[in-house]
Amino acid sequence: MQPAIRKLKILEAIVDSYIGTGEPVGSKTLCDGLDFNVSSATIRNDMAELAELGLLTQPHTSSGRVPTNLGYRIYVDKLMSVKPVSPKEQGAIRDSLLLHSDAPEHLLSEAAQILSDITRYAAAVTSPPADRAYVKRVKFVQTGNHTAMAVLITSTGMVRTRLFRCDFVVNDEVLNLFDNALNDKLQGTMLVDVTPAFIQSAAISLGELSMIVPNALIAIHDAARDAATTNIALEGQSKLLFLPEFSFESARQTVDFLNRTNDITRLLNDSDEPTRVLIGEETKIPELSEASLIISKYNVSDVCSGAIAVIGPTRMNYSKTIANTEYLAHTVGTMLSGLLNG
Amino acid sequence: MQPAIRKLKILEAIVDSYIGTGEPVGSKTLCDGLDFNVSSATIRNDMAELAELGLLTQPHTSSGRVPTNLGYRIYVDKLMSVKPVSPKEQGAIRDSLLLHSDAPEHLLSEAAQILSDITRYAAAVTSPPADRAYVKRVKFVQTGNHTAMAVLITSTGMVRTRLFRCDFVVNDEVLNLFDNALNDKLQGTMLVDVTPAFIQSAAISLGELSMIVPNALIAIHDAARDAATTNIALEGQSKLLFLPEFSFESARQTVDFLNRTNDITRLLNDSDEPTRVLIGEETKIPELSEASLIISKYNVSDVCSGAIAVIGPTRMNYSKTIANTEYLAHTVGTMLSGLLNG
DNA sequence: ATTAGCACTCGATGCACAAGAGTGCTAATA
DNA sequence: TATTAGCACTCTTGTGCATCGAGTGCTAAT
Repeated sequence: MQPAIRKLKILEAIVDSYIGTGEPVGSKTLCDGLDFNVSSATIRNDMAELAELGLLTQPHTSSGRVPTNLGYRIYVDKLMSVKPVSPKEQGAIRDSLLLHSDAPEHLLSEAAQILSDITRYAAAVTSPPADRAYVKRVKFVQTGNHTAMAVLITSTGMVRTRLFRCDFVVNDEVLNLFDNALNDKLQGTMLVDVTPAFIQSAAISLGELSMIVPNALIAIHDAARDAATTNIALEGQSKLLFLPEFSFESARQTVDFLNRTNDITRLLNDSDEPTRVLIGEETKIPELSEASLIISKYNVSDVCSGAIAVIGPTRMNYSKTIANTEYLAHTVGTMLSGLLNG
Repeated sequence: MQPAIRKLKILEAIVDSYIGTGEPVGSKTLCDGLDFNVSSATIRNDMAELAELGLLTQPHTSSGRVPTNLGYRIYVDKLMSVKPVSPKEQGAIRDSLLLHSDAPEHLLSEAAQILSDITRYAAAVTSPPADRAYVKRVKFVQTGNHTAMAVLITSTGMVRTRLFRCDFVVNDEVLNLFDNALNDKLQGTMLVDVTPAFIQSAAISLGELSMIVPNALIAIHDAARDAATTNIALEGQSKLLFLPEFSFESARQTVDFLNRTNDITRLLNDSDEPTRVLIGEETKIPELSEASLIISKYNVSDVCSGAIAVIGPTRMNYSKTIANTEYLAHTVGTMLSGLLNG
């Protein structure tokens, strides 16, 4: 066998072994596990070279080798093979998702739950961004003598509701009046344009009507803001605390970062690449320097939308996790497409 | 001073000091901090007696004393004084809550957020149980060509919505027909009675109509189940990971337990006592044996409803935390009463 | 290019020892 | 009887030191 090829095989074997056991792997152990016959001395020489290239390190001088993040990178890009999710697992995933396929939000949080359960790491799913969405329809529903619900339906098929309170006794007549007047103003308006200022100007042009139910305007504004905000569903954070590969410090830093909704959302929506694998410092986030992320984008009606991601340790089962994440992204995309446009 | 009284003062001083510093407190240190003059030897004798009574222990033979959970119990029940929340803080809390006082769910999750922020521990809030609630009204709102939203309004003023999909093109006429027929069946039915079997029988009695939109019935069922389920809002779990008083093991056990929604909900709704303080094993939950809970019930319209709680270490600032929790319970109760019955 | 052999490194483990904090006990005292 | 001073005792923490063993790097032979 070519020495160059052997070195790669050795790197692969080291990563595989280390991912499995968590123990630094030495030349002798490796020698036994390989399917070609070379002595441990040869392997030592090769490992020394791989270390020189920055693909391996030693925790200390007299211990086995451990992949560096660069080593993982080569492994992920060139060496490992992603084997598809088994049909049986595929079926289980689809079934679980179908049980929650009424509203997009439920589907997404269920997806995060499933992904976390099968990978045993933490999972996150972002909702599709709504920056191109506009107001399709606004409705009002009476819910009590003094309370009503604003319903906002977006062009993307999302529905947001908000309760509000009136100072006078609500009746369908007033709500209908308001409904008609407001739809004239709002239909077709981009969600991001439904600002307090916009609401203010709408109120003025509604004249007397707007004085009756100022809270309705606030409710609409809140609903629009809510619809325009990218949500994130997070599951299984506490699983990270039980992984032996995380030190206490890394685990809590990671969990703490995951709880910063804005930051993690931004990270996931950063790029439109179908699948990204970020290893350790590649995340550019100090708190995640011991963690790896697999981020897959899902497409709704062939347009790249939200992201579905797994957060785990750098010593992660990349092959299996990538397969699972990609499968879920694909399935969620398909289901959402049906849900929103059907 | 009476020796008996002095012993209690000493216990109080030890708890205060230990809560503040986290260091076991020795006779000498304590001697300086006391406002009455006795020698360290006397204090040693008293401490020995308190230890005999099971109120203090030593981490090891030659270190200072630390309160046992029983010691904390005496401290909480007899010694400490709960000083009310300052008017300034009260104002800040009310203002934050008012910003989210549209729907009960928002109010409750905001309350959890606030409580976690001011105590710097984890906080949880359960929604009022709905076991006595019945269906007040069901409505349907068209949201798309093939989609509609079921709206369920309960006797307690809660509103739940659920999207569903129809195989034919939706129009107001069908929805209205369905609406009228279904309200006849459902109005006044207890939420807990809206079972699949009940829905089934309703479907049959609706005849042909029910065949048109079977998904609507499922949506109603889901909405009712959702309304009947006690929700819990959880905030600041990851703060527990950074507390020096928790070992890694205790912290992750605690966080893991908090993520078991059913278990933590049951614990909070276990009793109707206005304020409970559970210290360590008093929770009867092994995973929480290093943690303490402050649980205050809030009343909606003078009826005991949900609970609002703080989860922290046994070495907790009980006085301040109890004050904060009780104030939030009171305020949330008042606001919710206005929201649901007004 | 590969291998056998060997000296070397370094963490882990166990042990001894000193320092320091804090106790428990005894005997004296108010 | 309650309090106190004094002192021996205990136990943790930290340090130094020798040993062990896994695994390496290097050299010389194949």
